Amino acid sequence: DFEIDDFDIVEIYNNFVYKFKDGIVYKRVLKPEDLEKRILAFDSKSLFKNNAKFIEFDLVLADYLVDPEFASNKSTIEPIEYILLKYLGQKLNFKNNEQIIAQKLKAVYLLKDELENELKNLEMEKLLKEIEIPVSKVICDIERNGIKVDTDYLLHLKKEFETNLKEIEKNIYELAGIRFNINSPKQLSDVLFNKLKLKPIKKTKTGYSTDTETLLELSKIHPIAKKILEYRELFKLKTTYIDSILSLVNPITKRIYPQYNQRGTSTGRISAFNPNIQTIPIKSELGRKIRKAFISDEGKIFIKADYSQIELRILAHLSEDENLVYAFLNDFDVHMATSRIIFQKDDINDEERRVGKTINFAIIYGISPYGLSKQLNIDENLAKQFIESYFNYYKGVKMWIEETKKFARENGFVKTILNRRRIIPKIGINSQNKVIREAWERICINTPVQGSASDIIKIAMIRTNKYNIVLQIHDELVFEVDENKVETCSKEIKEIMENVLNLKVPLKVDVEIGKNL
DNA sequence: TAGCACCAC
DNA sequence: ACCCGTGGTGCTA
Repeated sequence: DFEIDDFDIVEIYNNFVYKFKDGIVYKRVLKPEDLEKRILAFDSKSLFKNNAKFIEFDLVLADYLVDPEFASNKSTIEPIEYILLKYLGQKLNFKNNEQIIAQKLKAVYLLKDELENELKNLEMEKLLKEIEIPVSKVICDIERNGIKVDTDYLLHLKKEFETNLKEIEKNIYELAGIRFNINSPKQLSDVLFNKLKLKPIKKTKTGYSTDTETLLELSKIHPIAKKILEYRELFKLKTTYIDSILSLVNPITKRIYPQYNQRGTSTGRISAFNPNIQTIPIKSELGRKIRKAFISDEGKIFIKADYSQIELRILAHLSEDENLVYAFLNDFDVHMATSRIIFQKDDINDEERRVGKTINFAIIYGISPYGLSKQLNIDENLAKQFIESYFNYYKGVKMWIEETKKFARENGFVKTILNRRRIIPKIGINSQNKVIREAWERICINTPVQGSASDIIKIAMIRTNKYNIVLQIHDELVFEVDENKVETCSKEIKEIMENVLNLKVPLKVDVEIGKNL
């Protein structure tokens, strides 16, 4: 028998508690009082899942803050494998659970001081203790909550989609004069460009592209293109959303339990999987039908709270651009404002506003005339003019972009409002190769903006956790609350979210209420 | 497993 | 033809 003391290195698994001390791993049955201690973890989420309350250190998150580039979605490697290799030059020796636990605990023992010092030097200790570890607890709660699915409705939708798909499929075969696998880009391109002799528009590595842009262009010439677009949309929605969600519904609770990866991105955003709840359709009419399948429990109701224009507000804050700051201080329609500058007139129609909106987003992504011209389907020279007009008006934004790139070239990293950082390899940002260099430049610009937005939503998550969060979709939180408390809750949530940080422009949160998403 | 395609913010 | 940022997922070959 042994005690768990404050600041012990601990793991909990299958109702056993493990502790690393003096080179030895101790194991015994978990006791309730173990959960009251302030402990050090390899991965706090696993401990929070086992009801630990106070976690003082998390090796995986500490490593993520020091260098967020390892997004585990990009590799099949587990954090333990990655950390052993990166810091200790070791391979994961044994693969049974107990041995892995032992290696995790030992890694904490060996690396904690080093990483804590590193975080101190980078002024990121607070980010770990006050943001990431608490967020880990919030994520744990969100994953436990899950979200209810109306399976009857979804099954009905599935039938409807399948009927439509069959019909469209038949149509396509008739128009093509042959049966083939529409889901195979290879076979499709053979039908379009050989059999039907349509003109290819662009190439991929392996042949001619059949993407949406191409098919949109081809629909001017041949009716099959439009049918294929319809087929694609329906098929995508059915397989990725309806089928997969149905397969993930817990038959007892009628809920799905999406998981979140706290080190899933290089910017600080959280990613989601099983299913990727952050990509539930919303833009198309059919997509919105799928949203309706997510319902609140009896007696409960959803509160959706999303930050309005958060990334542009952050750009205003970071750049201190006079005109952009002014726009947000006065709650202007900022896409409209940009359109007026681009088109040099007051009266802006919907199409022109769309152009302004695209340009505003393009700035955040690190703009290039080429990219903008493709996005807007306009001449590259015109795109160039638009960008010049933009920067001529938003001079502070232009200056901030230049300064940020310079900072990265000299320091080898960029940072967010909360001092989250992303390493920018000097060899990349200073590369002779224009494509490589400009790609890193775009990352330099996008990361502080996207990353600061994630800083803000993370504070919001921590402060609103008591309201029963069921989803996090980057700049949006969805809560499931008692119907009779909806008014006070939504007021409080909005208040909390709008005041997580005091920026040079106000944060604005839009709140919606509903029985489905 | 890579490549394509496409959903979201 | 080319990357305008961050992801996850389903399909084919």
